[in-house]
Amino acid sequence: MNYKLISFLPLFYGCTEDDVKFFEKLGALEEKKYFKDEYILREGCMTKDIGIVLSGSVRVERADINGQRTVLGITGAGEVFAEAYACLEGMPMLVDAVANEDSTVLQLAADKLFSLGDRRAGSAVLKNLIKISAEKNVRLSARGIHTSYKTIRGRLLSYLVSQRSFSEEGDIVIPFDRQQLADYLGVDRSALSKEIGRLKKLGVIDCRKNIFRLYKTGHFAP
Amino acid sequence: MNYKLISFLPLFYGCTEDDVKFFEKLGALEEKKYFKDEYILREGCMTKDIGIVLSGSVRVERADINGQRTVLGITGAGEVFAEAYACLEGMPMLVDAVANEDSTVLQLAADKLFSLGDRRAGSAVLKNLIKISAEKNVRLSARGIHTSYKTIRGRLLSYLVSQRSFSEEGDIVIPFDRQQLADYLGVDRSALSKEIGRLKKLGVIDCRKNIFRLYKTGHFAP
DNA sequence: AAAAGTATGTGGTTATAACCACAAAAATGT
DNA sequence: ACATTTTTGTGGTTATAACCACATACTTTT
Repeated sequence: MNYKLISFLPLFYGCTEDDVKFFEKLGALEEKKYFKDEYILREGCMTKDIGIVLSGSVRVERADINGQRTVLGITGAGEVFAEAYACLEGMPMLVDAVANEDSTVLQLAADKLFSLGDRRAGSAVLKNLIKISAEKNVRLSARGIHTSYKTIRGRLLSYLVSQRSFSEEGDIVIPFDRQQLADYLGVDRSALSKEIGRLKKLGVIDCRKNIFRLYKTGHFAP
Repeated sequence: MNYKLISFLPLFYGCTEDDVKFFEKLGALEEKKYFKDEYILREGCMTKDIGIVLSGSVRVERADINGQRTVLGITGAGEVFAEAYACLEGMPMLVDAVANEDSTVLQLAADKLFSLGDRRAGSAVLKNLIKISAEKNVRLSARGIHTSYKTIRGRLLSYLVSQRSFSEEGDIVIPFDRQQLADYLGVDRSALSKEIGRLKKLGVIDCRKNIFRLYKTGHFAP
């Protein structure tokens, strides 16, 4: 186990290598390898382990009743998945976690973390976990806000406006291709492309690939 | 300040009255009263305070670009709001928090909580906060899953199925009236009523008021 | 018990987005 | 540089939900 690497992860911010070793001694840490497309966690199952991607990436997805799978997110190296389920005893997973490529995952047993005393390393991780969870929360809320608009136009513009703040001035670089953006906004890809075309023609936005620009016309609605 | 009451709140589970007093001494706790419809927090502003409803209730809502307000949730007595924003320095609120009725709110300064050492009371609150945050996370994810269906029927059935597990056997009592359910699912109320009518006629569901029943017909889609 | 207010169901119309199919463009591998 | 695959844009058609208006049922108030 690469203690140094682990001690530099966001979740272990404030921990030394020795702290990480301490967690391992407790049996709270376990490293596992997964092959591409191998299931890590399945919908309906319980987990007490917080997943931390050490290498590769993990896809969080879900199959609907017709077997249609939709990707809810990709967890990259250094990031964390399934932490909400791990922290809630008895809460079954609502999603699947699948290795998006050959990957290494570190599992941190949430129950062990919680039953830890008031050791420094423990509360450091707790604090980090809170921030990570809060971030996910805000991200989920934001998506809910965008998808609360009933039209593709409303959703898209709501999203673009929210992203503008990050890349102040001019270009908005979004982390999605068209299909991913459509999934994120909960709309059909081709319909989204069409709407983007219309908004371009109207002079409300411009875009090339995943780089958008918003022309503030003052009003928003159609 | 009613230390006893506070020590019994979910966020302070594991804390004694003295622990609460300790937090107060640190200047981490403040109690405030708000009149009905008074703003507690506004979209765009920063907060470092976790809000805890002591009495009354707090409405979390949002105004879209046209001024149209939508309620995202009601926080009742004992519950917590704005915790995600409070834990993320520099993150502006995406929503408003408004007193839904005359209310008392306890504010816990997240920065003070985080800069606390490894005192028992501190890590108890941290642990509680993690669970609360994880719960919100799962709830937000669940909503996202339901609204990922494109049709009212899909959304409604996805929601009802997810609620079935809680009230095993027969009746599903949902915590919404029609308008609230429509908002939750992101659809128009009257369209939702219509769809419920259709599903009743098809024998897929039955309902009276907010009590639903699902007849497992094996398939789901139209 | 009547009245006022709120919630719910239903019909009809229209806007909108899903869906399908395909062409064009871009990225990727060899 | 070519072939292959993936991504993106566009047209046309259809299903669906939003929207509006109103009647009915249910609550709450007085």
